[in-house]
Amino acid sequence: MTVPPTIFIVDDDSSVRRSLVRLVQSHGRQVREYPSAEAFLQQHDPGQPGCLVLDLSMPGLDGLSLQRELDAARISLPIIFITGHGSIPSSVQAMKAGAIDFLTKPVGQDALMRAIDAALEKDRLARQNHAEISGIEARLATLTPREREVLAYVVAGKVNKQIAASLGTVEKTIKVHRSRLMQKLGITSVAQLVKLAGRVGIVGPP
Amino acid sequence: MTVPPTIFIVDDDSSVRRSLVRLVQSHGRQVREYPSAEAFLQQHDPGQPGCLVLDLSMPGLDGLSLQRELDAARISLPIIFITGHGSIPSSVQAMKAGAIDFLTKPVGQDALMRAIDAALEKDRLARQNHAEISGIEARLATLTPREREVLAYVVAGKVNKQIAASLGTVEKTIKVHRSRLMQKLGITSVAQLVKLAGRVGIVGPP
DNA sequence: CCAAGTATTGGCCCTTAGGCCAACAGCCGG
DNA sequence: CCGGCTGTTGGCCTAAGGGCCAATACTTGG
Repeated sequence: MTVPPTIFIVDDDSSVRRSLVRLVQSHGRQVREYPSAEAFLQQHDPGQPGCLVLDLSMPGLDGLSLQRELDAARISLPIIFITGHGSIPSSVQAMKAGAIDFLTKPVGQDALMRAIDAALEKDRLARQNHAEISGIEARLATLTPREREVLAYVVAGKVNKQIAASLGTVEKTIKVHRSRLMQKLGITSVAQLVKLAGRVGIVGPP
Repeated sequence: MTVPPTIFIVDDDSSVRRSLVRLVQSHGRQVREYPSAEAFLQQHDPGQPGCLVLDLSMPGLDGLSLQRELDAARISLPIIFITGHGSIPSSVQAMKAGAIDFLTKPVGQDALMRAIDAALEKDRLARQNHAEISGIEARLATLTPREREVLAYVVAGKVNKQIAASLGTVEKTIKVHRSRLMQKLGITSVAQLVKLAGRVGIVGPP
């Protein structure tokens, strides 16, 4: 990968933080540490790949609340929870909300590193997927409204004549829109168009 | 729905079972009860829609083991765990393995019914999806090997001439295979073909 | 051994898709 | 008010898709 992922460690107990930082660093991972959820939120750059190792109970914003905040902000950083006095309901809530793991102190080194590896892999895939979607959407954004309409009908499997009738125009016009949109999207076949549209959820009218 | 879903309750404690059965029945749901994981496995019909309310700790096969068994048998019945003395690690393991919820006794009636509703909805969607896939695969099974090859190339966006070259034959032959496979699949456009192939994971050679 | 299914090919003809050039109308920001 | 973008349409021509009929060849199960 071009940018090495970073493990973000958020814990209010500085001795726990230090120990976690050392452990993770000893495995050759990039690390950043924060004494509170608020500090993390303030300094975090969503563009940075990595994962979050998060203490469940902290003064101020606690772990589950930070998870909610990140979710609301559509930041999908994978989260590994760590807790000394967690409860089953809180662990279930965390897992339902998509946490990678929920570990209890004392945290086993192997278990934590396995969870981190899984989290980083998930983040990598999510970013790869997101980059792909963004690229497609960027190209879609260059289409005119009419071209997008035609695109939807093509994806729905309509032939030019039918599309023309549905849009109240003639076949020749559809051909031109169709040709332009294919060129703008950089593709040459209907098959590619359908796959591309499927990636961003365009299905089109029946 | 044509077949009403059934709540399968598995718990070794008969008084807990009775109480769960009454609760669920009072909400108008179909119920079946089993005193052990083994009894459930033996009597369960995978075709039956519904969800599982499962006690975590039971003599013999315990809840997590049954979850593994069902997973190995590719039975994707949504599971709601119930426990009196569960641990955080067991709840995390259950959730990681796809459980809908993990409730601790005493189980709140509202919480359980909400979990059941979510589980039934998940099962409904899974069965709907599975039925769709099965239908497509049944139609794909009627294709000859050659027709499947051609299908892959068409989905990849190749034109007849290219496909003919790749398969060492002539364009006319490809046209015939192509026409026949479209007819067998009951579709009329490449767009439909690509969507259908995408549903069952056919991508084809580049 | 024969019939059926599969794979292949040819010819003929029609429909669709798509490229190239040209033209016209409406709308908008500079 | 004008240039540029968008949407529209026409003519002309080539490429690609697809239907219909016919024929050949190979394999395989009964």
